[in-house]
Amino acid sequence: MAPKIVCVVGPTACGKTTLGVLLAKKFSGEVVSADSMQIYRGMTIGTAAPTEEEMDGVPHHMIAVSDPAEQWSAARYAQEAVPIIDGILARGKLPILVGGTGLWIDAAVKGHGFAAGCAGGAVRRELEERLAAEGIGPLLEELRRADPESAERLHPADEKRILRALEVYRETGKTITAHNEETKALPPRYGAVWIGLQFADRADMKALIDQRVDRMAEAGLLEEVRALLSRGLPRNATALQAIGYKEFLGVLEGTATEAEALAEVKLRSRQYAKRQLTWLRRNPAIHWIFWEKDRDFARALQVSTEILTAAGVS
RNA sequence: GCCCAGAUAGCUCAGUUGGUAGAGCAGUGGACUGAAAAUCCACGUGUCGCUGGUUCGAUUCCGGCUCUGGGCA
Repeated sequence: MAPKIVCVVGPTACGKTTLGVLLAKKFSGEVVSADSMQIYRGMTIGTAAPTEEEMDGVPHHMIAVSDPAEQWSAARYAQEAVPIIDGILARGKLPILVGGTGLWIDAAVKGHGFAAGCAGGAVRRELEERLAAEGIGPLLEELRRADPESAERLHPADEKRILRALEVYRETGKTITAHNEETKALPPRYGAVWIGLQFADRADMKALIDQRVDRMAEAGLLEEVRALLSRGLPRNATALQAIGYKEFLGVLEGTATEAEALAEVKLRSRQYAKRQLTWLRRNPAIHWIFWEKDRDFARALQVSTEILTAAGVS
């Protein structure tokens, strides 16, 4: 029987952080963040990472553990998070995964590993050069010969995944299709109880996102971006793909006003939330808690406590 | 008050030499197995400002009106 853990998921600004802490206190747990941007140091305002006060004495892992210049991936996340989760279990505590990066959570919870071999190395660089020189056509043809199923499945415009499929084949001699099939059949690493948070009415979500973005600006997001850059963060760093950061970068460079950036951040956050929901909706294991207008954490705690108890978490 | 230019999808606009219209953005849905706050896909009927006229037929041409810019007084 896979060890029991809890996953608190949902789109941005839906209260995952708060509920995670409440559950941790109630069930003697520790929070493991699954957030591709909170992983970086110096990005607390724009990623809405929990403050000491919000953590309320509950141990938090995988937040602000990396230099922003570093490149992370779902694979690396799983590699580092799994031992931490196992450590929490070994201490007799309940691991609570809290985060909005769906792929990262799945990477830790499900049994599937990513394909062996190097990712983003010499092979990838060569493929990228060919893409720039020849376009996607010949690469897609090459994939069709090696792994016809992937070539069929992938949209011709999805260059990122076409390259990855070719990379896996070149690195391992096995198709990504075969790898995925094998890995899907593996049992999950943990017996996760999924709690999902979302607003019943999307207009309420929008209002809260807008409000939160305004607060980020007031709290000094612009200064945070400036500080990141002054520490020599390269412009193409993954950290600068974060919503809020890439837009405020434009303010510093004079290509956008703060008002424009603010509007853009709100828009991107909304679109991001929608994508998160699309990802989560296909997970039938999630127990959804819907917010009516305001976020009622007392009720959410009660409902999720019932869910956890019924699932045998104690 | 006069002159000019606009008024077309939620927004910005294109277009129809007269046969009732289409892009981008937004929005909605979907995908996602080593960049995932990333990346990719699908979905477009709206009194063509109002009102007369010409016409077989007007959103398109003509007149009047309303509104919005700009200019002149």
